[in-house]
Amino acid sequence: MREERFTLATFNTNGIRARLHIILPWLAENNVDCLCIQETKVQDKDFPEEPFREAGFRVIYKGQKAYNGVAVVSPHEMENVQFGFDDGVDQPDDHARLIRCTIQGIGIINTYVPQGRALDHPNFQKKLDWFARLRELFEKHYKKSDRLIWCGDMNVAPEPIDVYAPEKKLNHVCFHETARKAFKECRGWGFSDCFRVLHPGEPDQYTFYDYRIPKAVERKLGWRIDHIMATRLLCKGIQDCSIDLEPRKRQKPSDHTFLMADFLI
DNA sequence: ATGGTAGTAAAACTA
Repeated sequence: MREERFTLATFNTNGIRARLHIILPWLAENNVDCLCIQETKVQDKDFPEEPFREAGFRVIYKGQKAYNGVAVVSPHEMENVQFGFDDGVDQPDDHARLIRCTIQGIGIINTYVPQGRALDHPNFQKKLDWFARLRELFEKHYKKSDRLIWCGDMNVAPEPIDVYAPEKKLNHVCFHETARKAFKECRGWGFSDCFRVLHPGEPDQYTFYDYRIPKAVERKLGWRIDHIMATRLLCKGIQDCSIDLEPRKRQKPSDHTFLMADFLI
């Protein structure tokens, strides 16, 4: 019997056109079945589709001018491609933040969750609402027994261990208890955090380091806000989940990293 | 306690 594997990665590019020099070599070296991308920052008519096609990948995407934007890259056929929540209250940016598809029978949900800006800004309530809408989407379109992966930039550090100096981040939109609670209730539908399944209690494991902090990686001043969540059936077969700092080491570095997971399916 | 950098796209705005 052949051992079936599925490997997935997620990466917030902060401008996909400025990160092709990182993404394309990385794809050539890492045989992923799926790469989920956030913050492409490009409208659809300007999306750099050709470089991916020429490298042997298919790509689906939805973006906005200058902001937001999500994409999925895969060597496989992608089916059931959908954007946004389709819950009657979608705004244009919802379509540029939520992209779904099916790859090899596995449901993929790639999200760029609103950051929130400030606790007293309308965008923070939007962030909380977003997690509630996501849970409704899970309930409406999927079963807990499905092979399902929800990944992306969630803009939430789930626990104190997931951010440096957590005692100073209590009023930060990515660590405030209401944001953590909203995220927790959303993933409570039926998802496990793949990284913590394999690395429980391991400190200083971050997926994001602010550009503006000098030597942030060396000083361990980061956040674990990018996540790969999987339903029970997939989680049972998880082999590996790790953070690849490669994008931080380049000449034009990125503020986020590649987060990868490997499943037996 | 403020600002530090980066991308987009053409002056701020977001993160």
